[in-house]
Amino acid sequence: MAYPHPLIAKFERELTLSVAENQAVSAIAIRPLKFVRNYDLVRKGNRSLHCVMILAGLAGTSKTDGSGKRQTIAFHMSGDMPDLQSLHLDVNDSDVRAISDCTATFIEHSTLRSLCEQYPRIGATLWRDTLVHSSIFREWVVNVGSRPALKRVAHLLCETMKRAQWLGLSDEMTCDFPVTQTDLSDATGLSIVHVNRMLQDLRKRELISFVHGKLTIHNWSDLCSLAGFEDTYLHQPRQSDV
Amino acid sequence: MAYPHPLIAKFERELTLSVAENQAVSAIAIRPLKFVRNYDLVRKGNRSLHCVMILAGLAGTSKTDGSGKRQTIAFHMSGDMPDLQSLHLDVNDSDVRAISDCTATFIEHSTLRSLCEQYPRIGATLWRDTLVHSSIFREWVVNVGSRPALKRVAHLLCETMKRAQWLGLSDEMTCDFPVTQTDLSDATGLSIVHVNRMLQDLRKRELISFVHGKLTIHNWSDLCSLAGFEDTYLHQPRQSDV
DNA sequence: CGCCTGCTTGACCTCGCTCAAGGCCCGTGG
DNA sequence: CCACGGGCCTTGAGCGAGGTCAAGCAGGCG
Repeated sequence: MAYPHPLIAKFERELTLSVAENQAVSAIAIRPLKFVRNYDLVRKGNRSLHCVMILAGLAGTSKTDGSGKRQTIAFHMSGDMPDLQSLHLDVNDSDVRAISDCTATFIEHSTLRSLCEQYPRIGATLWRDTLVHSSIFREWVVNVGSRPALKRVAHLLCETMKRAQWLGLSDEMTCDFPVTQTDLSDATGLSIVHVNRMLQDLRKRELISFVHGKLTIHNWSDLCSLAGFEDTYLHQPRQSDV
Repeated sequence: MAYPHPLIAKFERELTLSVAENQAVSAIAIRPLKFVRNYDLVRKGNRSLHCVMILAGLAGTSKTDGSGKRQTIAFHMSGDMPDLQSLHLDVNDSDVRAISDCTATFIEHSTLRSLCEQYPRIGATLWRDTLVHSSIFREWVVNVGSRPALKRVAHLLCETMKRAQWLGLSDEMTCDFPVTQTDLSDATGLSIVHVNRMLQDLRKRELISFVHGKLTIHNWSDLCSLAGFEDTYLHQPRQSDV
């Protein structure tokens, strides 16, 4: 593989692996697979025998109601494991869909389970990972439940940038965010038309640029205060803690 | 204690404990404490050294923005552990508040951690518990993000009843739900006035009664189909699986 | 070239919010 | 005992944020 082992990279963001842990994780074979946009990596109602790990591109967890209206619940960037919960929940409660063309890999439940048993620190790190995502869901409830449209869009962009930075996927205040306005509409619970107007508003205020799936934030602190964005819920260790 | 050990009850809903596991859990002393309505059991920004377990009454996880607007993110009934995530997340990202007068107990992180280490099945069960709550958060994003007011309220009531039943806190289709309309407003992202009108609507349709914190659902299947409620996201094992 | 997808704009409408007031119940104090 | 006050629920009236509908435009691709 050209790139370093993605699981090692994931764990090393949180802790320093022992030699034994490193070996055990490295032994997990990663077969990158390509998926076209809109492909369903995980389907609601199915039972999984493996977890997905995103290696490149953007994926999203969503649910669709009877009328076809889709609500996106989370975005997943490279390094994320969108359905890690399937390790302990028998049936999938949401879909995971490739929002852009994606590269991903599947890791067997059995592999992850024995890793957790043998190396408790790794188990704790994976548990923690699901808890961080849980915290992000909580913030999304707040976002769609109580913020007006402009703040709602702004908040989503702040979160995206902060997560991309944390994962080493940003260049200063620019990162990939290959979503259409329809995707943003699904994620914010706003209509497409209104998302469009909110983005224009943010551009007019010279807070962001957003073209061809590239997001740039021109004035981080102003955007944060507009959005009411505070990053504690992302639970990213401070630099000093690492 | 008059009642059976609440942790034993919690675990036994998911699995059959071995003698050793049972002894280890039983050894954990439960000191019930009383809290008046509106008391903050957990405060955002603090670091916890213990987890809360609700023994009686209703609690809620919520976040409050600068302007004082509160968004409730979850309700917790007796047997729930609202801040189990604090076991692996250093700083609290939300408040946990007594919504009615409550009885609760605190369990030291260290106690839970050593339990998880020594008895992996217990660790897995606790992990699973956090994942089920995570799934409920996902559904709440859908609820506040994409359901119109009437469905939104109806869905919340369906969820409440189903969870109460699962926890053995219901009598047929009646259960305690000691919330004010203001609390429902915080949970649904609707105004108090509109919650009031939606409740009246549901009562007029003879789907529910809801007085003095007692909820009765008169027509379960009609309320479910009105709400678009499907219970898979609650991940309650089928009777046959138990 | 023509089509399809995604972005943009304008006009209109509605669901749910805000503001305001009144009623009921209960706890507290005179 | 009654008076008062404070939650909480209820109702009405008006308004506005955001949805819906409709149309045009631009870019990419077969």
